[in-house]
Amino acid sequence: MKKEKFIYPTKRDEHVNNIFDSFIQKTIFKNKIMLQSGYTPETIQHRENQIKQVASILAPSLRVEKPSNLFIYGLTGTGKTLVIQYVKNQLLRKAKEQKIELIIPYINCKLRKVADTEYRILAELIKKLGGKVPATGLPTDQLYHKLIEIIDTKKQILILVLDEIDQAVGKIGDEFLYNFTRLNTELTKTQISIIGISNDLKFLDNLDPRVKSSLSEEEILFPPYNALQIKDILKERSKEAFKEGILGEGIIEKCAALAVRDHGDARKALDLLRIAGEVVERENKDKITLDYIDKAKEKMESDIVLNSIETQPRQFQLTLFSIIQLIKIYKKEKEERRLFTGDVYDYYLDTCKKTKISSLTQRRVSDIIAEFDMLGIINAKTISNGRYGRTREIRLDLPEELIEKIEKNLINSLGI
DNA sequence: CGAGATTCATGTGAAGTATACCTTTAGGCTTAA
DNA sequence: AAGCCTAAAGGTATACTTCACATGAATCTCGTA
Repeated sequence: MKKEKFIYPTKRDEHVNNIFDSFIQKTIFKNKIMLQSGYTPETIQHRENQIKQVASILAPSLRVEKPSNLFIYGLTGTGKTLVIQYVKNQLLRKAKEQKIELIIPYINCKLRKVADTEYRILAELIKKLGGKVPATGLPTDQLYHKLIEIIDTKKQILILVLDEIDQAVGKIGDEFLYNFTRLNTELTKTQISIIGISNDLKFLDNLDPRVKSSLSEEEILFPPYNALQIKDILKERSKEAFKEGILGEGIIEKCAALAVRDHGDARKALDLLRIAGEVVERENKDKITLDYIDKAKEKMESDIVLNSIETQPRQFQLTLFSIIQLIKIYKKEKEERRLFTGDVYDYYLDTCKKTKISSLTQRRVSDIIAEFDMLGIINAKTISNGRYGRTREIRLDLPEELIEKIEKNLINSLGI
Protein backbone atom coordinates (compact mmCIF):
# COMPACT_ATOMS: atom_id res chain seq x y z
CA MET A 1 0.00 0.00 0.00
CA LYS A 2 1.33 3.37 -0.98
CA LYS A 3 1.38 6.14 1.48
CA GLU A 4 -0.47 9.23 0.37
CA LYS A 5 1.47 12.38 0.35
CA PHE A 6 0.27 14.67 3.07
CA ILE A 7 -0.91 18.06 1.94
CA TYR A 8 -0.71 20.85 4.38
CA PRO A 9 -4.29 22.00 4.87
CA THR A 10 -4.13 25.76 5.16
CA LYS A 11 -3.03 26.35 1.62
CA ARG A 12 -5.93 24.36 0.31
CA ASP A 13 -8.47 26.00 2.56
CA GLU A 14 -7.42 29.39 1.42
CA HIS A 15 -7.87 28.29 -2.11
CA VAL A 16 -11.40 27.04 -1.45
CA ASN A 17 -12.35 30.21 0.27
CA ASN A 18 -11.14 32.21 -2.65
CA ILE A 19 -13.32 30.30 -5.05
CA PHE A 20 -16.46 31.01 -3.09
CA ASP A 21 -15.52 34.58 -2.49
CA SER A 22 -15.71 35.22 -6.16
CA PHE A 23 -19.28 33.98 -6.18
CA ILE A 24 -20.47 35.90 -3.21
CA GLN A 25 -18.62 39.06 -3.97
CA LYS A 26 -20.66 40.77 -6.58
CA THR A 27 -24.32 40.95 -7.03
CA ILE A 28 -26.00 43.14 -9.53
CA PHE A 29 -29.39 42.71 -7.94
CA LYS A 30 -30.69 44.96 -5.27
CA ASN A 31 -33.92 43.11 -4.79
CA LYS A 32 -34.31 40.15 -7.05
CA ILE A 33 -37.71 39.14 -5.70
CA MET A 34 -39.21 42.00 -7.65
CA LEU A 35 -38.60 40.09 -10.85
CA GLN A 36 -39.78 36.70 -9.71
CA SER A 37 -43.08 35.43 -10.92
CA GLY A 38 -44.86 35.10 -7.60
CA TYR A 39 -44.19 38.65 -6.57
CA THR A 40 -47.06 41.07 -6.08
CA PRO A 41 -45.93 44.69 -6.32
CA GLU A 42 -47.45 47.55 -4.36
CA THR A 43 -48.93 49.15 -7.41
CA ILE A 44 -50.04 47.42 -10.53
CA GLN A 45 -49.74 49.29 -13.75
CA HIS A 46 -52.13 49.26 -16.67
CA ARG A 47 -54.64 47.03 -14.98
CA GLU A 48 -56.57 49.68 -13.12
CA ASN A 49 -59.76 48.81 -14.91
CA GLN A 50 -59.57 45.13 -14.20
CA ILE A 51 -58.71 45.75 -10.57
CA LYS A 52 -61.69 47.99 -10.23
CA GLN A 53 -63.96 45.46 -11.83
CA VAL A 54 -62.74 42.60 -9.70
CA ALA A 55 -62.95 44.73 -6.60
CA SER A 56 -66.49 45.83 -7.31
CA ILE A 57 -67.57 42.28 -7.94
CA LEU A 58 -65.99 41.01 -4.75
CA ALA A 59 -66.98 44.00 -2.65
CA PRO A 60 -70.20 42.47 -1.30
CA SER A 61 -68.04 40.09 0.70
CA LEU A 62 -67.25 42.99 3.00
CA ARG A 63 -70.90 43.15 3.85
CA VAL A 64 -70.85 39.42 4.40
CA GLU A 65 -72.88 38.86 1.28
CA LYS A 66 -71.96 36.31 -1.32
CA PRO A 67 -70.24 37.92 -4.30
CA SER A 68 -71.05 36.67 -7.79
CA ASN A 69 -68.97 33.89 -9.18
CA LEU A 70 -66.33 35.29 -11.43
CA PHE A 71 -64.61 34.00 -14.48
CA ILE A 72 -61.37 35.59 -15.58
CA TYR A 73 -59.67 34.82 -18.83
CA GLY A 74 -56.77 36.07 -20.88
CA LEU A 75 -53.53 34.81 -22.34
CA THR A 76 -50.54 33.97 -20.18
CA GLY A 77 -48.73 36.88 -18.61
CA THR A 78 -51.59 39.33 -18.84
CA GLY A 79 -51.76 39.85 -15.11
CA LYS A 80 -54.70 37.67 -14.15
CA THR A 81 -53.13 35.96 -11.20
CA LEU A 82 -51.40 39.15 -10.19
CA VAL A 83 -54.60 41.17 -10.08
CA ILE A 84 -56.39 38.48 -8.13
CA GLN A 85 -53.62 38.24 -5.59
CA TYR A 86 -53.55 41.98 -5.26
CA VAL A 87 -57.26 42.36 -4.76
CA LYS A 88 -57.23 39.38 -2.45
CA ASN A 89 -54.63 40.97 -0.19
CA GLN A 90 -56.47 44.27 -0.11
CA LEU A 91 -59.73 42.57 0.58
CA LEU A 92 -58.33 40.47 3.39
CA ARG A 93 -56.75 43.52 4.97
CA LYS A 94 -60.02 45.41 4.85
CA ALA A 95 -61.91 42.45 6.18
CA LYS A 96 -59.54 42.17 9.09
CA GLU A 97 -59.96 45.84 9.86
CA GLN A 98 -63.69 45.48 9.94
CA LYS A 99 -63.58 42.14 11.70
CA ILE A 100 -65.34 40.36 8.90
CA GLU A 101 -64.85 36.66 8.43
CA LEU A 102 -63.47 36.15 4.98
CA ILE A 103 -61.30 33.39 3.56
CA ILE A 104 -59.79 33.37 0.11
CA PRO A 105 -57.96 30.14 -0.62
CA TYR A 106 -55.99 30.03 -3.84
CA ILE A 107 -55.48 26.77 -5.67
CA ASN A 108 -53.51 26.21 -8.83
CA CYS A 109 -55.16 23.32 -10.63
CA LYS A 110 -52.26 22.68 -12.92
CA LEU A 111 -49.90 21.18 -10.41
CA ARG A 112 -49.55 17.51 -11.12
CA LYS A 113 -50.02 15.28 -8.10
CA VAL A 114 -51.36 18.22 -6.12
CA ALA A 115 -54.54 19.40 -7.70
CA ASP A 116 -55.31 17.50 -10.87
CA THR A 117 -58.29 15.44 -9.77
CA GLU A 118 -61.50 16.33 -7.98
CA TYR A 119 -60.31 14.51 -4.90
CA ARG A 120 -56.97 16.23 -4.86
CA ILE A 121 -58.39 19.69 -5.41
CA LEU A 122 -60.71 19.12 -2.49
CA ALA A 123 -57.91 17.72 -0.38
CA GLU A 124 -55.75 20.70 -1.20
CA LEU A 125 -58.54 23.08 -0.30
CA ILE A 126 -59.16 21.38 3.02
CA LYS A 127 -55.46 21.42 3.75
CA LYS A 128 -55.36 25.15 3.07
CA LEU A 129 -58.20 25.60 5.54
CA GLY A 130 -56.30 23.77 8.21
CA GLY A 131 -57.87 20.33 7.90
CA LYS A 132 -56.03 17.10 7.38
CA VAL A 133 -56.87 14.68 4.63
CA PRO A 134 -55.15 11.47 3.52
CA ALA A 135 -53.82 11.27 -0.02
CA THR A 136 -56.12 8.38 -0.82
CA GLY A 137 -58.61 6.07 0.75
CA LEU A 138 -61.56 8.28 1.49
CA PRO A 139 -64.65 8.53 -0.68
CA THR A 140 -64.80 11.87 -2.46
CA ASP A 141 -68.15 12.87 -1.03
CA GLN A 142 -66.78 12.39 2.43
CA LEU A 143 -64.30 15.12 1.61
CA TYR A 144 -67.22 17.38 0.77
CA HIS A 145 -68.71 16.61 4.15
CA LYS A 146 -65.44 17.33 5.81
CA LEU A 147 -65.13 20.59 3.93
CA ILE A 148 -68.61 21.63 4.96
CA GLU A 149 -67.82 20.66 8.52
CA ILE A 150 -64.74 22.86 8.56
CA ILE A 151 -66.28 25.85 6.86
CA ASP A 152 -69.76 25.93 8.18
CA THR A 153 -68.87 26.75 11.74
CA LYS A 154 -69.61 30.44 11.55
CA LYS A 155 -71.08 33.04 9.31
CA GLN A 156 -68.46 33.89 6.76
CA ILE A 157 -67.66 34.27 3.09
CA LEU A 158 -65.29 31.99 1.26
CA ILE A 159 -63.96 32.98 -2.12
CA LEU A 160 -62.32 30.06 -3.81
CA VAL A 161 -59.78 30.95 -6.47
CA LEU A 162 -59.12 28.21 -8.99
CA ASP A 163 -56.21 29.16 -11.20
CA GLU A 164 -55.57 27.40 -14.52
CA ILE A 165 -59.00 25.93 -14.23
CA ASP A 166 -58.97 24.94 -17.88
CA GLN A 167 -56.22 22.45 -17.17
CA ALA A 168 -58.26 20.70 -14.52
CA VAL A 169 -61.42 20.60 -16.58
CA GLY A 170 -59.51 19.34 -19.59
CA LYS A 171 -58.32 16.45 -17.56
CA ILE A 172 -61.16 15.49 -15.29
CA GLY A 173 -64.24 17.10 -16.78
CA ASP A 174 -66.41 19.88 -15.43
CA GLU A 175 -68.49 17.93 -12.98
CA PHE A 176 -66.49 19.01 -9.99
CA LEU A 177 -67.26 22.63 -10.80
CA TYR A 178 -70.92 21.79 -10.71
CA ASN A 179 -70.45 20.20 -7.31
CA PHE A 180 -68.63 23.26 -6.06
CA THR A 181 -71.27 25.66 -7.26
CA ARG A 182 -73.94 23.54 -5.64
CA LEU A 183 -72.13 23.48 -2.36
CA ASN A 184 -73.93 26.60 -1.22
CA THR A 185 -77.21 24.76 -0.93
CA GLU A 186 -75.66 22.51 1.71
CA LEU A 187 -74.21 25.34 3.69
CA THR A 188 -76.19 27.24 6.27
CA LYS A 189 -73.81 29.83 7.59
CA THR A 190 -70.98 30.13 5.11
CA GLN A 191 -71.33 31.16 1.50
CA ILE A 192 -68.92 30.20 -1.24
CA SER A 193 -68.05 32.11 -4.37
CA ILE A 194 -65.78 30.79 -7.05
CA ILE A 195 -63.27 32.64 -9.13
CA GLY A 196 -62.06 30.67 -12.13
CA ILE A 197 -58.96 31.76 -13.98
CA SER A 198 -58.18 30.43 -17.42
CA ASN A 199 -55.54 30.97 -20.06
CA ASP A 200 -57.76 29.42 -22.64
CA LEU A 201 -60.01 31.98 -24.24
CA LYS A 202 -62.43 29.40 -25.58
CA PHE A 203 -62.68 27.52 -22.32
CA LEU A 204 -66.24 28.56 -21.54
CA ASP A 205 -67.52 27.32 -24.87
CA ASN A 206 -67.13 23.63 -24.17
CA LEU A 207 -68.49 23.77 -20.69
CA ASP A 208 -71.68 22.20 -19.48
CA PRO A 209 -74.29 24.97 -19.80
CA ARG A 210 -75.32 24.64 -16.16
CA VAL A 211 -71.77 25.07 -14.98
CA LYS A 212 -71.11 27.76 -17.50
CA SER A 213 -73.97 29.95 -16.45
CA SER A 214 -73.23 29.70 -12.78
CA LEU A 215 -69.46 30.04 -13.03
CA SER A 216 -69.57 33.04 -15.30
CA GLU A 217 -72.07 35.18 -13.51
CA GLU A 218 -69.42 37.78 -14.13
CA GLU A 219 -66.66 37.67 -16.72
CA ILE A 220 -63.56 39.73 -17.13
CA LEU A 221 -61.24 39.59 -20.09
CA PHE A 222 -57.60 40.50 -19.67
CA PRO A 223 -56.23 41.83 -22.96
CA PRO A 224 -52.53 41.51 -23.74
CA TYR A 225 -50.24 44.33 -22.78
CA ASN A 226 -48.82 46.47 -25.55
CA ALA A 227 -45.16 47.40 -25.88
CA LEU A 228 -45.46 50.67 -24.01
CA GLN A 229 -47.21 49.07 -21.10
CA ILE A 230 -44.68 46.31 -20.80
CA LYS A 231 -41.92 48.87 -20.92
CA ASP A 232 -43.55 50.73 -18.06
CA ILE A 233 -43.83 47.59 -16.01
CA LEU A 234 -40.25 46.62 -16.64
CA LYS A 235 -38.97 50.08 -15.78
CA GLU A 236 -40.90 50.17 -12.58
CA ARG A 237 -39.72 46.81 -11.40
CA SER A 238 -36.14 46.99 -12.59
CA LYS A 239 -35.69 50.26 -10.75
CA GLU A 240 -36.00 48.36 -7.51
CA ALA A 241 -34.63 45.04 -8.61
CA PHE A 242 -31.23 46.05 -9.96
CA LYS A 243 -28.50 48.23 -8.61
CA GLU A 244 -27.83 51.49 -10.40
CA GLY A 245 -26.22 51.43 -13.79
CA ILE A 246 -26.57 47.73 -14.40
CA LEU A 247 -29.01 47.95 -17.26
CA GLY A 248 -27.40 48.82 -20.54
CA GLU A 249 -28.91 50.86 -23.30
CA GLY A 250 -32.07 49.50 -24.88
CA ILE A 251 -32.35 46.46 -22.63
CA ILE A 252 -35.84 47.14 -21.47
CA GLU A 253 -36.95 47.98 -24.98
CA LYS A 254 -35.65 44.69 -26.23
CA CYS A 255 -37.31 42.65 -23.50
CA ALA A 256 -40.55 44.44 -24.14
CA ALA A 257 -40.31 43.88 -27.87
CA LEU A 258 -39.69 40.18 -27.45
CA ALA A 259 -42.56 39.80 -25.04
CA VAL A 260 -44.96 41.69 -27.25
CA ARG A 261 -44.14 39.45 -30.15
CA ASP A 262 -45.29 36.67 -27.84
CA HIS A 263 -48.82 38.05 -27.33
CA GLY A 264 -47.85 40.68 -24.75
CA ASP A 265 -46.68 38.30 -22.09
CA ALA A 266 -45.41 40.44 -19.22
CA ARG A 267 -44.26 37.50 -17.20
CA LYS A 268 -42.01 36.51 -20.02
CA ALA A 269 -40.52 39.98 -20.18
CA LEU A 270 -39.78 39.93 -16.47
CA ASP A 271 -38.30 36.45 -16.66
CA LEU A 272 -36.08 37.57 -19.49
CA LEU A 273 -34.74 40.40 -17.42
CA ARG A 274 -34.20 38.27 -14.36
CA ILE A 275 -32.53 35.40 -16.17
CA ALA A 276 -30.32 37.79 -18.10
CA GLY A 277 -29.30 39.23 -14.76
CA GLU A 278 -28.56 35.81 -13.35
CA VAL A 279 -26.41 34.88 -16.31
CA VAL A 280 -24.51 38.14 -16.08
CA GLU A 281 -23.95 37.55 -12.42
CA ARG A 282 -22.72 34.04 -12.97
CA GLU A 283 -20.26 35.23 -15.54
CA ASN A 284 -19.09 37.85 -13.12
CA LYS A 285 -19.84 40.80 -15.33
CA ASP A 286 -21.40 43.95 -14.06
CA LYS A 287 -23.60 45.12 -16.86
CA ILE A 288 -26.49 43.60 -18.73
CA THR A 289 -25.97 44.02 -22.42
CA LEU A 290 -28.20 43.17 -25.33
CA ASP A 291 -26.68 39.80 -26.12
CA TYR A 292 -27.46 38.64 -22.60
CA ILE A 293 -31.11 39.06 -23.37
CA ASP A 294 -30.70 36.69 -26.28
CA LYS A 295 -28.95 34.23 -24.03
CA ALA A 296 -31.70 34.57 -21.49
CA LYS A 297 -34.32 33.96 -24.12
CA GLU A 298 -32.79 30.65 -25.09
CA LYS A 299 -32.20 29.60 -21.54
CA MET A 300 -35.70 30.48 -20.48
CA GLU A 301 -37.41 28.50 -23.15
CA SER A 302 -35.33 25.46 -22.42
CA ASP A 303 -35.64 25.79 -18.66
CA ILE A 304 -39.40 25.69 -18.73
CA VAL A 305 -39.55 22.58 -20.84
CA LEU A 306 -36.70 20.82 -19.09
CA ASN A 307 -38.24 21.48 -15.75
CA SER A 308 -41.62 20.14 -16.69
CA ILE A 309 -40.03 17.02 -18.13
CA GLU A 310 -37.91 16.39 -15.09
CA THR A 311 -40.95 16.14 -12.89
CA GLN A 312 -42.69 13.62 -15.12
CA PRO A 313 -42.99 10.01 -13.98
CA ARG A 314 -40.64 7.42 -15.35
CA GLN A 315 -42.95 5.93 -17.92
CA PHE A 316 -43.70 9.38 -19.31
CA GLN A 317 -40.02 10.07 -19.65
CA LEU A 318 -39.48 6.78 -21.35
CA THR A 319 -42.21 7.54 -23.84
CA LEU A 320 -40.74 10.93 -24.59
CA PHE A 321 -37.32 9.39 -24.94
CA SER A 322 -38.65 6.97 -27.53
CA ILE A 323 -40.20 9.82 -29.46
CA ILE A 324 -36.98 11.81 -29.46
CA GLN A 325 -34.87 8.87 -30.55
CA LEU A 326 -37.19 8.05 -33.41
CA ILE A 327 -37.36 11.65 -34.55
CA LYS A 328 -33.58 11.69 -34.64
CA ILE A 329 -33.40 8.47 -36.59
CA TYR A 330 -36.00 9.63 -39.06
CA LYS A 331 -34.22 12.89 -39.60
CA LYS A 332 -31.12 11.09 -40.76
CA GLU A 333 -33.04 9.25 -43.43
CA LYS A 334 -33.15 10.75 -46.87
CA GLU A 335 -36.84 10.63 -47.39
CA GLU A 336 -39.11 12.50 -45.08
CA ARG A 337 -40.80 10.10 -42.73
CA ARG A 338 -43.57 10.86 -40.33
CA LEU A 339 -43.77 9.47 -36.84
CA PHE A 340 -46.81 7.51 -35.70
CA THR A 341 -48.01 6.02 -32.46
CA GLY A 342 -47.23 2.47 -33.49
CA ASP A 343 -43.57 3.27 -34.16
CA VAL A 344 -43.24 4.98 -30.83
CA TYR A 345 -44.78 2.06 -29.02
CA ASP A 346 -42.50 -0.46 -30.70
CA TYR A 347 -39.43 1.55 -29.81
CA TYR A 348 -40.79 2.04 -26.34
CA LEU A 349 -41.20 -1.71 -25.87
CA ASP A 350 -37.66 -2.28 -27.08
CA THR A 351 -36.28 0.24 -24.67
CA CYS A 352 -38.26 -1.27 -21.85
CA LYS A 353 -36.83 -4.67 -22.60
CA LYS A 354 -33.30 -3.36 -22.78
CA THR A 355 -33.51 -1.41 -19.56
CA LYS A 356 -35.65 -4.02 -17.82
CA ILE A 357 -38.31 -1.52 -16.98
CA SER A 358 -41.79 -2.99 -17.00
CA SER A 359 -43.79 -1.77 -19.96
CA LEU A 360 -47.25 -0.30 -20.24
CA THR A 361 -49.90 -1.22 -22.76
CA GLN A 362 -50.42 0.66 -25.96
CA ARG A 363 -53.67 1.96 -24.58
CA ARG A 364 -51.86 3.69 -21.78
CA VAL A 365 -49.00 4.96 -23.93
CA SER A 366 -51.59 6.44 -26.23
CA ASP A 367 -52.93 8.41 -23.29
CA ILE A 368 -49.44 9.46 -22.28
CA ILE A 369 -48.80 10.79 -25.75
CA ALA A 370 -52.05 12.70 -25.51
CA GLU A 371 -50.91 14.20 -22.22
CA PHE A 372 -47.62 15.33 -23.68
CA ASP A 373 -49.61 16.97 -26.39
CA MET A 374 -51.64 18.79 -23.76
CA LEU A 375 -48.45 19.94 -22.10
CA GLY A 376 -47.31 21.32 -25.40
CA ILE A 377 -44.06 19.42 -25.40
CA ILE A 378 -44.98 17.45 -28.46
CA ASN A 379 -47.46 18.07 -31.18
CA ALA A 380 -49.80 15.18 -31.87
CA LYS A 381 -52.60 15.17 -34.37
CA THR A 382 -54.86 12.21 -35.02
CA ILE A 383 -55.01 11.60 -38.72
CA SER A 384 -56.48 8.96 -40.91
CA ASN A 385 -54.30 7.25 -43.45
CA GLY A 386 -57.31 5.81 -45.10
CA ARG A 387 -56.68 2.26 -46.10
CA TYR A 388 -53.66 2.27 -43.83
CA GLY A 389 -55.49 3.02 -40.66
CA ARG A 390 -55.84 5.82 -38.22
CA THR A 391 -53.18 7.09 -35.89
CA ARG A 392 -51.53 10.08 -34.34
CA GLU A 393 -48.89 11.93 -36.21
CA ILE A 394 -46.31 13.09 -33.70
CA ARG A 395 -44.06 16.06 -34.18
CA LEU A 396 -41.56 17.76 -31.94
CA ASP A 397 -41.60 21.48 -32.58
CA LEU A 398 -38.68 22.39 -30.39
CA PRO A 399 -35.31 23.84 -31.26
CA GLU A 400 -32.60 21.35 -32.08
CA GLU A 401 -30.42 22.24 -29.10
CA LEU A 402 -33.24 21.94 -26.67
CA ILE A 403 -34.03 18.48 -27.94
CA GLU A 404 -30.41 17.55 -27.38
CA LYS A 405 -30.62 18.82 -23.83
CA ILE A 406 -33.83 17.00 -23.14
CA GLU A 407 -32.31 13.83 -24.49
CA LYS A 408 -29.30 14.16 -22.23
CA ASN A 409 -31.49 14.79 -19.24
CA LEU A 410 -33.66 11.82 -20.01
CA ILE A 411 -30.70 9.50 -20.49
CA ASN A 412 -29.43 10.73 -17.20
CA SER A 413 -32.56 10.33 -15.17
CA LEU A 414 -33.58 7.08 -16.80
CA GLY A 415 -30.10 5.67 -16.39
CA ILE A 416 -29.94 4.38 -19.96
C1' DC B 1 -66.76 5.90 -63.55
C1' DG B 2 -68.80 6.36 -59.16
C1' DA B 3 -71.36 4.85 -55.04
C1' DG B 4 -71.06 2.01 -51.43
C1' DA B 5 -68.46 -1.66 -48.90
C1' DT B 6 -64.10 -2.92 -46.95
C1' DT B 7 -59.99 -2.33 -44.48
C1' DC B 8 -56.37 -1.04 -41.50
C1' DA B 9 -54.06 0.81 -37.33
C1' DT B 10 -55.14 2.84 -33.76
C1' DG B 11 -58.36 6.12 -31.13
C1' DT B 12 -61.42 5.82 -27.29
C1' DG B 13 -64.88 4.51 -23.81
C1' DA B 14 -66.14 1.33 -20.14
C1' DA B 15 -65.23 -1.91 -16.99
C1' DG B 16 -61.97 -4.56 -14.40
C1' DT B 17 -57.53 -5.12 -11.54
C1' DA B 18 -53.62 -4.10 -8.45
C1' DT B 19 -51.94 -1.24 -5.07
C1' DA B 20 -51.80 1.78 -1.38
C1' DC B 21 -54.22 3.74 1.96
C1' DC B 22 -58.45 4.77 4.96
C1' DT B 23 -62.14 3.63 8.60
C1' DT B 24 -64.71 0.37 11.17
C1' DT B 25 -65.18 -3.46 13.92
C1' DA B 26 -64.43 -7.55 16.41
C1' DG B 27 -61.51 -9.92 19.29
C1' DG B 28 -58.00 -10.26 22.64
C1' DC B 29 -55.31 -8.52 26.21
C1' DT B 30 -54.58 -5.51 30.19
C1' DT B 31 -56.05 -3.03 34.01
C1' DA B 32 -58.57 -1.32 37.82
C1' DA B 33 -62.32 -1.89 40.81
C1' DA C 1 -66.36 -4.61 33.32
C1' DA C 2 -64.01 -0.98 31.10
C1' DG C 3 -60.24 0.51 28.35
C1' DC C 4 -56.85 -0.03 24.97
C1' DC C 5 -54.46 -2.19 21.13
C1' DT C 6 -54.30 -4.98 16.94
C1' DA C 7 -55.58 -7.15 12.93
C1' DA C 8 -58.99 -8.34 9.74
C1' DA C 9 -62.75 -6.69 6.92
C1' DG C 10 -64.60 -3.70 3.91
C1' DG C 11 -64.24 0.56 1.46
C1' DT C 12 -61.96 4.31 -1.91
C1' DA C 13 -58.71 6.79 -5.33
C1' DT C 14 -55.42 6.19 -8.69
C1' DA C 15 -52.76 4.23 -12.32
C1' DC C 16 -52.98 0.88 -15.24
C1' DT C 17 -54.94 -3.20 -18.08
C1' DT C 18 -58.46 -5.64 -20.79
C1' DC C 19 -62.07 -5.75 -23.79
C1' DA C 20 -64.68 -4.11 -27.34
C1' DC C 21 -66.28 -0.96 -30.30
C1' DA C 22 -65.60 3.54 -33.11
C1' DT C 23 -63.27 6.13 -36.75
C1' DG C 24 -62.46 7.82 -41.28
C1' DA C 25 -60.33 8.12 -45.64
C1' DA C 26 -57.65 5.24 -49.09
C1' DT C 27 -58.71 1.33 -51.58
C1' DC C 28 -61.60 -2.25 -53.44
C1' DT C 29 -65.83 -4.01 -55.63
C1' DC C 30 -69.32 -4.12 -58.52
C1' DG C 31 -73.18 -2.25 -61.02
C1' DT C 32 -74.06 0.87 -64.57
C1' DA C 33 -73.38 4.15 -68.37
